[in-house]
Amino acid sequence: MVVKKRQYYGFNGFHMPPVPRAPRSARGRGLNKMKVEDSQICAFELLASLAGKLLQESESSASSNASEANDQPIIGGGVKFEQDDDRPLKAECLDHGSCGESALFTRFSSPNSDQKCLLNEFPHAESNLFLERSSMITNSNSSKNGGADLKSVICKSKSACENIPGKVEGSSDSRVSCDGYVDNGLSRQKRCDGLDTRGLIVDPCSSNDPMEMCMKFPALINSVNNVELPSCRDPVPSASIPRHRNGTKLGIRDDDENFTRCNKPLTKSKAFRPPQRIGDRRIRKLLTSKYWKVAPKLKDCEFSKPAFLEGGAKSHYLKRKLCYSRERYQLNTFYKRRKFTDHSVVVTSDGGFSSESVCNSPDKNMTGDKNGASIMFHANGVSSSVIGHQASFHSKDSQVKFSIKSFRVPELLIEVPETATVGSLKRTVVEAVSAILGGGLRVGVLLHGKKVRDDNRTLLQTGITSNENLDTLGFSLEPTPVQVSPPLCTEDPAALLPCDTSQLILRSPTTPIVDSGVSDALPDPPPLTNLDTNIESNRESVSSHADIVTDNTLPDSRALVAVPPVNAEELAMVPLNQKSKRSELVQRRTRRPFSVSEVEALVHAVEELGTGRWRDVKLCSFEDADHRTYVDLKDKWKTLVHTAQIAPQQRRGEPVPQELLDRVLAAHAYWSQHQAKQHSKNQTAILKITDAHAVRNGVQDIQSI
DNA sequence: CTTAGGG
DNA sequence: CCCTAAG
Repeated sequence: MVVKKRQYYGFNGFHMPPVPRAPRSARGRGLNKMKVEDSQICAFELLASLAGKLLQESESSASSNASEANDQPIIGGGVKFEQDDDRPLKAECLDHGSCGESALFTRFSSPNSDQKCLLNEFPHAESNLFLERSSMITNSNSSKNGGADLKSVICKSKSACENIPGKVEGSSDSRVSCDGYVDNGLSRQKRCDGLDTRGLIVDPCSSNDPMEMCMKFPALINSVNNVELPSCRDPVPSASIPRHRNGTKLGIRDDDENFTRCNKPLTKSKAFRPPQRIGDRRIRKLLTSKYWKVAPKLKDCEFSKPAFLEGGAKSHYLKRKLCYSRERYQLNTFYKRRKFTDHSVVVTSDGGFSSESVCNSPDKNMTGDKNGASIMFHANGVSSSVIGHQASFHSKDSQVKFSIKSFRVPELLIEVPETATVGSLKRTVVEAVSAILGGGLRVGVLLHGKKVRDDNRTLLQTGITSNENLDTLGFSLEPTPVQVSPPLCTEDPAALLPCDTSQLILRSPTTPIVDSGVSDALPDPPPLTNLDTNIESNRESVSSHADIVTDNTLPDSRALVAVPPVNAEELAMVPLNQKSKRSELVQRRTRRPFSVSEVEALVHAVEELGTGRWRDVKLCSFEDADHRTYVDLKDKWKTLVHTAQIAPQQRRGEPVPQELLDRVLAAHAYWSQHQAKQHSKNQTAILKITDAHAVRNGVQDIQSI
């Protein structure tokens, strides 16, 4: 804990290493996808040197077993990395099979940081992957400066292996180096290029571009933050979820739209829809349950905007099934992936996912199959907390500055047959990760521990600009697929804590399958199936998408990574299934009262479509409101009708304009008679209803009709 | 998967 | 909102 503090505070005093600044300006790159070559190289060099030391340390420590992690390299004087090794792994490990987690992000504070908003950008998520028998993969992240005034690179990759009886754990620490820029003192940008040796992260949407992931605030300033990811320390019980140490870099965009864009393509495609709801639900439940317990009130973040806001919502019929809900499609994605994979691969987001579900999934009986090895891939829910932001209140345009301290990535489970090749494993992992981190990331905003759902509200309206609120502001990164998942992050109190860590863990308890450095991105060598080989290869860093992007970096990264072999036995000991039970609990979705605008949209839709066609209503007016299912709409209508029938004094919640209630009654009366038999075709009917409203005698008029 | 209702 | 029976 102490260490942490040091990190936190240390940053302020941190001086950027006198590293030559990259020629390019960081700013320019910001939004563009740029490859960080120069700077990276520098970074890598640094990393390499560090890596060498680290490796030595880690190796030596590795032999000693668990506590390796204690080394905390200090870089740049002020920056330190920590590892948590000692955590109470047992329970966690047993349950989740993952343990250590610590990721550190270096934080750079600029002199001006006080007044600047700190924004962390995590272009890439890093994760540590643990592979059975050995494989620890460490990632090294290197950061670069795109040409920043200050450049510091801190990379530390450390691998620690903890052996727990009956379990195998591998922990690796990855450090991410980041470059911090100070821009005129006003803005800072930090660029982190993470090279994951492990392979994670690919954000289809982000297209590997670190910059893409960056959060952009209007007019704003990005500041570099240090993110510290102390693993395991989560105060929250939910933390029990095993985490592995990883550094995760996440890019966050505040811009919902951007997000949407990324996601949309996927969501819209019909292909993804299929998997179904059942799975969806199930997963959702599982996921939620776990996290929800901790922080029930927090929920998913939703960025989608209700179609009605946009104005015309119709004509979606064609899309229907295709578009349905994002959640769905995402899940679907997972399932699909599963099918596509040679062997079955199951990926779940969120720690809540139980291994059972995965294993037992009807699709495959992989579970007990001896031939199949299962690998658990954990990505902790990504969550972040915002710290040290300051807001200016001056004008409307005032900017609010945010500092994001940490992220957690949701837990993922991946199952693959023992016979799977390394290459396939890599692919699987990548797919799994990309499925979640890729296009499916969503960012949630938490204020006072509660999720801010209304994306349409301004920061000012939401109160995010006030200092007090800023202190309680948090962000969550969640997989889009399951709506529930988001909550995970947010739910978890830990999320708000600065210490959150993100980790991705890949572990295969039973099978010796190994990854040979799970780098698939690499020009990849033929898949290795041999364990021995694998072990050897494990040392290699796993490549991440980033790697793919920047191939040159690989060599360096490899050097950095040291992966202590894990005993096969230990690995074997970990039962995947054990986890499963815990996730039984289902958490309720957070309550999200309908806004007047939503009610209006609903009323309008029902007027046109009638009751009994909730799916159409959903598609028509709430297609983009993923959190509103047709069932929700139906229920809301039910309550609206009730509300309209009771005395205003008895109504609760945000008052619904009487005008709308009148329309509700009118539509309800109308459709009750017509049973929506004639459906929307009766434009006339609609018109009549509408007219009736206008008259204000709605119900009666309609009835008279 | 959707609907329709009860809880 | 959740859960579920029906379709």
